[in-house]
Amino acid sequence: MNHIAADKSTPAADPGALPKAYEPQAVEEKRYKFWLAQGCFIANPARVNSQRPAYSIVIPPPNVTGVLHMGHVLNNTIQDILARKARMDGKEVLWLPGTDHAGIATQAVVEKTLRKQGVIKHRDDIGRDKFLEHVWAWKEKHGGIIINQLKRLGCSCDWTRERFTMDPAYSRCVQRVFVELYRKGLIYRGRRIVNWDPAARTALSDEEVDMIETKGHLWYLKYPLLDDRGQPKANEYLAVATTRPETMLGDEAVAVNPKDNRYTKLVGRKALLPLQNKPIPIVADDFVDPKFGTGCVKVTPAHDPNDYQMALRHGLPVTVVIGPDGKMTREAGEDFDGLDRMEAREAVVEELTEQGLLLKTDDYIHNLGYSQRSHVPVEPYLSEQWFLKYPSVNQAIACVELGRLADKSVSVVRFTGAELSGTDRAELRESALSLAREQGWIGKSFPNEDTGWQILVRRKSLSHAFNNRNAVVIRAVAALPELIRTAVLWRSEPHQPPHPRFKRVHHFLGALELAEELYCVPIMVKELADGRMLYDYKAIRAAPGGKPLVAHLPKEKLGIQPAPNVAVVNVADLLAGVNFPMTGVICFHPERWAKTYAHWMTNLRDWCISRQLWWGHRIPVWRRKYLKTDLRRSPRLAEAFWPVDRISSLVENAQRPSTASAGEPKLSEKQTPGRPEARYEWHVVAEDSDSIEIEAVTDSDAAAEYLVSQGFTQDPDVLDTWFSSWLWPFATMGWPEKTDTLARFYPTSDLVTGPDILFFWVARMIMAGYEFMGQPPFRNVYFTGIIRDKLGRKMSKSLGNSPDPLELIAKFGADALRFGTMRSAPLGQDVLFDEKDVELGRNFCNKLYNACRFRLMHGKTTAQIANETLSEIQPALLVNDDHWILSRLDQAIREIDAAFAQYRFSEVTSTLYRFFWNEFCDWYVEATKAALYGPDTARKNNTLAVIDSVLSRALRLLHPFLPFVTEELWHGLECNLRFPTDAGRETIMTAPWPKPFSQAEKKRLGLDAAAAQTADAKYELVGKGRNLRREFNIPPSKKLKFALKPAGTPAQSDVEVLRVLLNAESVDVDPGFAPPKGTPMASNSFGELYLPLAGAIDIAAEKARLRKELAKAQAEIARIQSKINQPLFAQKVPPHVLEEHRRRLADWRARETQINNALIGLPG
RNA sequence: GGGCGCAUAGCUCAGUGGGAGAGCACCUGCCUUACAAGCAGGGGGUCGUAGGUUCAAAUCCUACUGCGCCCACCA
Repeated sequence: MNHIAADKSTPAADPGALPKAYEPQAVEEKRYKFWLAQGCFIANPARVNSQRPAYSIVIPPPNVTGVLHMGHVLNNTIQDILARKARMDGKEVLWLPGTDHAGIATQAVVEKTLRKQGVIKHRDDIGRDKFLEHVWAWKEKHGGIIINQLKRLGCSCDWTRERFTMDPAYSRCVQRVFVELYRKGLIYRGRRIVNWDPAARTALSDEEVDMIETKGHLWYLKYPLLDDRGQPKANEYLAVATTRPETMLGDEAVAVNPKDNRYTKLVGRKALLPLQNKPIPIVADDFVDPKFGTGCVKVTPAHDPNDYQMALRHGLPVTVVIGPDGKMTREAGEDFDGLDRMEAREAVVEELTEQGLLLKTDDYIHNLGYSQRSHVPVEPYLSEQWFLKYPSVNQAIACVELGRLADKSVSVVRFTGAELSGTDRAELRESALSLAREQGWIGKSFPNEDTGWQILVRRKSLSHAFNNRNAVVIRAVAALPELIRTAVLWRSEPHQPPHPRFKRVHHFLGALELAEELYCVPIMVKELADGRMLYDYKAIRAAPGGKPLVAHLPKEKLGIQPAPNVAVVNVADLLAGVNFPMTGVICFHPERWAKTYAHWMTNLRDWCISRQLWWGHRIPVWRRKYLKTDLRRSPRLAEAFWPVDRISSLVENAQRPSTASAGEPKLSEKQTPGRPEARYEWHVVAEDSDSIEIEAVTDSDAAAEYLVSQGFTQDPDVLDTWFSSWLWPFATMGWPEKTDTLARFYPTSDLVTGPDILFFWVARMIMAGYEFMGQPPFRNVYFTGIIRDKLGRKMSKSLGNSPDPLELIAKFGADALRFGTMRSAPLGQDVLFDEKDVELGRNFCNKLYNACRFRLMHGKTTAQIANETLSEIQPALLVNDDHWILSRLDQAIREIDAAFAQYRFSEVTSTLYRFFWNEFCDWYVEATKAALYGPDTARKNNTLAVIDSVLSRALRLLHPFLPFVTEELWHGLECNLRFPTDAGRETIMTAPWPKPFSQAEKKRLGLDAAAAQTADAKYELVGKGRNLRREFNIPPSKKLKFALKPAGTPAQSDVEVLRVLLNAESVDVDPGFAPPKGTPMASNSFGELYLPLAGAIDIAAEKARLRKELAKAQAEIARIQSKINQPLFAQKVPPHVLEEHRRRLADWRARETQINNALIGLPG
């Protein structure tokens, strides 16, 4: 089709010259270049302040050195669909692309390559700077690959704004954020047991560890008991069980449960640690579960997080026996020093066996942590690391909880306000109490429909409400049972502070209309330990902003449905109306991920953010140790740099050495001499009798330089990659400057990502968004499924089941890949990928192409037809086939809009597929051949106008999914010439999204149900007629004459259409047709269609066929009849259902009669 | 141990209270002048099991079975 638009001077060239099949390769490249040249993807700064609504997405940045896989295809196709749809909706769209430096992954790849090339054995061989040069070179070489692949897929990102997480500006954001959180005391350094990856030799966060069920053993070891003189006692020992015998070399105690009678008398005595021959104490600790193993636990403080905690509790020493490389240390004893931990395990077991200290070995299955990156078992490792206490947690929890409610509605409870008497609060209170007493509400439970819970009301519940609250709150008592019944649950949280009686607190939301004013009623319900739900009226409380949450709401703001008795209000509207901080609503799609999110968010542990790597953002902290004698001797040394009073007081008051810990560090701010803008902050992190250690932090390069010049050294560690990724939505838009881009495009509209990085990325972005922007970073999060192969296995390199998307594009075209993927990716489900899907996409593109080719065969389009208003169509000339397709189009647009609103892309594609292929091509286009090959020119032109209208809309509806072929055909059909400048003239990308027909348009075009039904019946009869032909084995080549005995009076066009669709020589209409006996017949509400056969009729066959049909009709009749005959059916069923059943019954009965008549007509 | 999800045609999945659907696969016949990457016709399902609610259940409730995912410090 590229031939069509290639040369504008010869539009609509001879279609016969077009290739018979769509050839995507040339078109895709040409069209992508065209879009780039036109600047179609650019979020135009000139338009930044225009009136268009903004729409924005930030790409989940792929690994800079990665290559495109099917997960990317799914993810980015969805984003592109959203972006293209938003442009067609008239929005100003920013889709911001970029890449991630991906610390561990990239470093590992480069290190491995260098090792392979023989350049190094280990990265230490060339040193940090040299190694980083290699990584940057690698990045320059491979960094563009995935970006180009995204372009091949058709992604409409604003490439002028491409970002990389190690861009200088981005790095400054990371530093600034670090400093800010450090200053707030949220970032701290601590000595802890962390997850250690011995292969990559770095710490990992908890999220980077995969727990994998692993077969292992449980070894039971004998630790001899020592008597009070320190001598081992014969035959007296403690048995301990362990999965990791090699760690026993670092044991410092044996722990038992203090309530375990078997061992209590031993507490305080000592045991002999075998192999090390070291006496270790026996301690009592609640952690020990007496029922597991032997009830005795060996305590290895340096290599187990629980043991470390026990060591802290009991003041035990810490002996490190496994080093950072996963090999045993000198402390492990000379027999084991230098052995790998796994070798050491065998050696220890062997040695213990020899000494008769191994009691037994059981097979044991347990969960073992593996590094997500290097796939080796992680080692709990005691080390000094940086940690972050997550910021803005409560807001981050609340906004998503609210999001869960956004689609929900709550019924409005209506009261007049006259239920209670009284003019002041005291009187109202009395009235409310006596009403409650009279009604017997106190001490009673009421059901809540949203949760099914029974909620208990007590007198105290009520009186809570009466203190310091306004009269509305008291009046609301009159509505109590109704409010409890209708309120919806929106949030649950643990009771604060923890209380043994109360488990959780549940927040409900009700809506109350009182004296014709609408109120939002938050209700708090406490869940007691025994499971009872206690209504606590104190709940009507002030909102977080201090504003009363119960407030008057203007009704017109709210989407209240005009039902006479039960009004329903959308919860999001309700909350918005009371100034609840709803700026923060995030909706998850599918919604259920909100639960997973909430669970994780309420069980947060501090994030280990330091990594012992070289590729990444260096931690902006510098340290230097000062000898106190030096400082005393040379006050100038201190004075030059530190405020003299502060330092001298530190030196004089010999404080106890202290280490930094969580909490506000006492920071002092200082300017760099001569550079007042270059600031740093410092504090004392460690002090002993001889020296103090100073730690300084800054995000200023100048200050950093100065610190180095003063003998400070920078922390060698880098930050976790996700510590830069979590800033992505605003760091890419110019933060911390107040840029136009931020003002216009933050918060972003949609985020599209996989649920596997919900914790890594999404949750952290939400917290960062609140902390640094005061707003969450996006409104909607769409979670894709995981792409699997057609057997349901995850795609992986080792299985070889991961197809190369670029090969698929080369074979089938990018549009085909997009369409096929989207069609098989339902919301919230994993995608079982099959190349067949792409093939289907290719076939669909071809169908689209050929339908347009068919159109062009019938002459070129003219400027006045196919415009947006359908004014080219003359309603008087429309036949019911035209009405039918226009109705189907209208219906399709409505379905597509609804599916888009719910992010159900697979439904959009199946609707498009059904509409275009089954409805438009299979029925309508075939039916138009009657008119197009007919003699009536006016009708022919009108038919072409309908085709053009439908095609121009179908192309636009398809464009988000099939950008290339639709753009090509848009120009090929010259749709562009008929659309205004900047709205479809240059490109389909900016053409307006088709709207369903208005009532006025429908009326003008004569689109009513009757016309469409006539066409439906006609097509159904065609199907039956074709079936007759098959049943009687009449080859399609044989032209047949059908006879039609119509039920009504069909139009001439209907008869022509019947003839064309039946591939008949003629269809003779004869209301009084008397068929020869045994003439095969098919019938429905359109009429009776006869297939008069000239030759011999197989009467037996026709009889059998009719009997089969009759049986079916009778079965249906019996079924409907039995339903209607149910005694209660007519009473209880809604009228329209009853009507429907009666109509169906009548239809089937008519069919029964027709068939019976035909059977009677048969001889024999 | 806790949480979430899934079970409908041979396969992959739509279908949230009222006549069991789509695509692929399969069978039959067609190179009919847009398209064989196509056209036409057809076969195929007691909707995982057992109860319950309802006039009415694939759909709502309960239990069970099987599969999948996530979280969790029992050595």
